[in-house]
Amino acid sequence: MPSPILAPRGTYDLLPPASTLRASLEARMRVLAQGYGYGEIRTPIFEATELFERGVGEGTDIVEKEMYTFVDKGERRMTLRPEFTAPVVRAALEHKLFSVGPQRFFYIGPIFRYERPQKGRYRQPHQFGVECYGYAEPEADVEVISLAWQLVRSHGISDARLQLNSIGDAVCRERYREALLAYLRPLAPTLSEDSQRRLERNPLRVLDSKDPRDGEAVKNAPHMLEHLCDPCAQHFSTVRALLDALSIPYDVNPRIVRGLDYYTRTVFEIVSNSLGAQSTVCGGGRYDNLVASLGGPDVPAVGFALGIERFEMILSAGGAEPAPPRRGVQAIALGAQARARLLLLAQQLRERGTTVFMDLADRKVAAQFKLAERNGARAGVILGSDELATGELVVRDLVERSDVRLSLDDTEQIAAVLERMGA
RNA sequence: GUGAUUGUAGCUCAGCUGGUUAGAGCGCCUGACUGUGACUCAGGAGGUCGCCGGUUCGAACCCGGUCAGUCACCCCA
Repeated sequence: MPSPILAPRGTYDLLPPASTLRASLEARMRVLAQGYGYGEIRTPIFEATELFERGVGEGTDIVEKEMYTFVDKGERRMTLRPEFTAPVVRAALEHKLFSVGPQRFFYIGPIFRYERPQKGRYRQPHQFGVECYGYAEPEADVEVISLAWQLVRSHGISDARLQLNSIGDAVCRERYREALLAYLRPLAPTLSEDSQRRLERNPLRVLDSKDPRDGEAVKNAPHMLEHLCDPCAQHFSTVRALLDALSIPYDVNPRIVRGLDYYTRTVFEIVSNSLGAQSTVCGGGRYDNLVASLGGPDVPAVGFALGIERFEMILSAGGAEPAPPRRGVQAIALGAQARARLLLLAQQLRERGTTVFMDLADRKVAAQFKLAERNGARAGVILGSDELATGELVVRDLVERSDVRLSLDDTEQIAAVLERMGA
């Protein structure tokens, strides 16, 4: 007895009608990004492992324990992409796009991370994100943030907040790190085990610890914002002023740090309460050193990544989606002869863009009406021996429950009547 | 990687302190109704109780392992 094969752990099948909702969400994301002048980029789902080691950072959890890595038949180390930014930079460098000026890209697709699944966390999640290259100006930060915020707003999501912070550049962050360490080291014995471990590796992480034992130490810790160098502080205050000018509400949250090594200056998250332990639906920020660290020119960049599954979770938490409108026509044939004739009509209607559902088994009318219900059809066209004899066909409005008889050969009129019904 | 919890029909779930033929509701199929879908009635199909092993005269139920779901930690979208 062979055991049944299931979808791999942490993955899932997207079936109708959920797949339809997903497709239309993605379509709205495309329209939005294009409206900001961003062009879609599609990169391979696997890349040289080294790209992520260098791009994301060797010390990060992603690289240390979450990558799906394999050796291909040519002995190359390959990794299923755990994020999009490094591949996008790689592609832009490979095609020398940075030598022709600023670049704006958006992407939609799956990423892969080997993690234990839980609410809002999968091994093959999907992300929508944008990347803006070539502008160090704070306007670029705000452009990217407002794009993300518009996506949230346009879906009527009220339970979402924008959190903003600056983690400085290489210079002032290092200074802050020293100050933070000087403050935390004496308190080390009072910290949670996790935070004691974080202390030397990445002390900024202690700040967003969830362990109540760290609360006291974190509360009085020095803030990054007080240690920003002048250019970074200036950048941050301009970002804030521009957000205010655009009426985009935000909270400054000095505790948000991002998980990837490449961030500089502005970092932000959009959070929601309907995501369980994962509160972040969208995370992003500036990464001015990434392009250079991957061997490219000195190109500043800002971007974000948004979790599509998490976004859908927020949408469904906001209330049940309205039932989709009834659409299309159920072609109901009684007998093989009628079915053959209806096939022709179905084809003609489909050529005009009408959705036509058709049962192909020899079922009774009643059963075929049930199928029409299940398909959400707006109208039915019925053809049996009577109609074949008289050359007429019954067009039924499935909502009004009213019938009209029309000439079977007058496709124009049939189409017109169906259109009037909204089919 | 760690911990908790769950796994019986397509779906939601019953199944007494282990006892022999595993149930319900909904859904599905057929018929009552040569050809009109939300009702009614009568039938029917569908399960090796996640999988493997152990204990026992006997296991859906107890024990071990394993796979998967869910939730949390770590971390992140």
